[in-house]
Amino acid sequence: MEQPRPTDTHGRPSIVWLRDDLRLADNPALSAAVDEGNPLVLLFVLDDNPEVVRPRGAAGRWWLHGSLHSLGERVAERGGRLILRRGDAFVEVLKLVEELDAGAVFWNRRYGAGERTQDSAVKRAVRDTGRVAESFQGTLMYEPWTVTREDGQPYGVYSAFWRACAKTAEPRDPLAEPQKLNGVDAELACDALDSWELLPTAPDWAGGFREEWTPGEPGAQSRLEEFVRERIARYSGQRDRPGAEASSRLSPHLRFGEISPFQVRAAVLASRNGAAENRSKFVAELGWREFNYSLLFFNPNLDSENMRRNFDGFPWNRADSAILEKWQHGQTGIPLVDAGMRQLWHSGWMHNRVRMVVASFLIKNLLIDWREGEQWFWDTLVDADPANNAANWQWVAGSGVDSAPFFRVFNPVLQSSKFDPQGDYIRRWVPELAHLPAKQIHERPAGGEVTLDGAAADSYPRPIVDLKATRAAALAAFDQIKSH
DNA sequence: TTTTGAGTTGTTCGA
DNA sequence: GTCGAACAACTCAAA
Repeated sequence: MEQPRPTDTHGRPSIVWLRDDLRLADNPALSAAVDEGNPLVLLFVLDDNPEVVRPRGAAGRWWLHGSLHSLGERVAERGGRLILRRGDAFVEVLKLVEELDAGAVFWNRRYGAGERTQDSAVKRAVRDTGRVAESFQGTLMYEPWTVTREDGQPYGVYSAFWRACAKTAEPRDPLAEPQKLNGVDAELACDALDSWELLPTAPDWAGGFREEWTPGEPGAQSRLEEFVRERIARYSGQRDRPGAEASSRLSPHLRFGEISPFQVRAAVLASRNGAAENRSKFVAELGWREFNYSLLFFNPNLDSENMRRNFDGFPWNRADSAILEKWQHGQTGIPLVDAGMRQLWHSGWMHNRVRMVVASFLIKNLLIDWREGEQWFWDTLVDADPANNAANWQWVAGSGVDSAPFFRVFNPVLQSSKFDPQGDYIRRWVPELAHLPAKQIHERPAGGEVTLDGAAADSYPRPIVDLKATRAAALAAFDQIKSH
């Protein structure tokens, strides 16, 4: 990677090309540019080419708007320039290099196949003009090619991967945030953020999002501080309780790189709050993100191709849009499933435990192809992430790399009484059932039966499937594709 | 190369 | 209510 430095970068502007790293603190590409001492420009390009980056869903576009808005203010406060452009990122980066006669371009690495192709092409093209192009490690603590088995093959199970990570060099300490940015003094075209139309207008469905989230680096920092201060001490015990507010809610901030895993890890490990088990458990969750990115790196079509190819012959139910829509809109008649789907629709986020339950219900009770669910999550989750979303859906489906999936058919009613025993979560998201006592809230009577619940409960649908029968059907379907 | 132990997150049934 | 066993067979990692 070492290359002779052109001697004439002195005084020439540097470009920091931002992508999934919309932050100033612990941003190695930005720090490298600041250390050069030359004037600089931060550039973000909205590249809609699906060959390069999977186009963001509606929730992701909403977040991106807020994140860029926040970043623009912070950059300006420090004397810097954030330039927004739309188009082919390869073209736009090279164009800006020419406009500025920049001496160097810096960025933090991406790990998707299309992204890597584009980044390599940019690196080559910039270097071909005799300029500096350098990439940095800012998004993952363990880059996929650095954690492999002895024989160079990627790990296929999480625990072995995470053990191997622990044996490599410890992740670095976070880098300080540059207090001053020496922005170039030049006329530069810059798109108006509003012109990208990332926000919903008619209708504006983002009210629940605004209540819940503050996109941008300061919002990320305060979530982390709050988590370390108030939640980490009971993380292990409470993380599976959707009604307990024990999650960090850092996922969208990590997704957009408003905070780095290095920062999160360091803050969590520095905490002396509660037992160490909580901290290692949480850092291991960051490990899942690393593992999922490793899967994506070695399986570029993670969101569309079964990792276990015997699943290609799985007898999915043919797409029944009416049934799928009932799942999407939280009208399945299974209280915990509907609570989760409504939380997702309203706030762009769903508790991890409930994600597994609703996914299992779609795949194993409705026998609908996991890609349908993956796509819905992609569109509606503010943290929709190309590695995490696809890998987790494949995990639930059993088409992913982990083994022994045959018995993993969640019973959503049992999950409900186990993890939301008082029904707090259901009451919050399914108001039709809010008046019911805990004993009756987890399961609704099947159709036709007389209920004692009064009028309010009647607006809530009957279960759209029989859980016992559909479970048996799923196990029979999995039998069909068993490898021999 | 062969062998051995293990594999995020579960459910049901019967005692 | 709680507990242990059964639920299959296979793949993965590492010795």
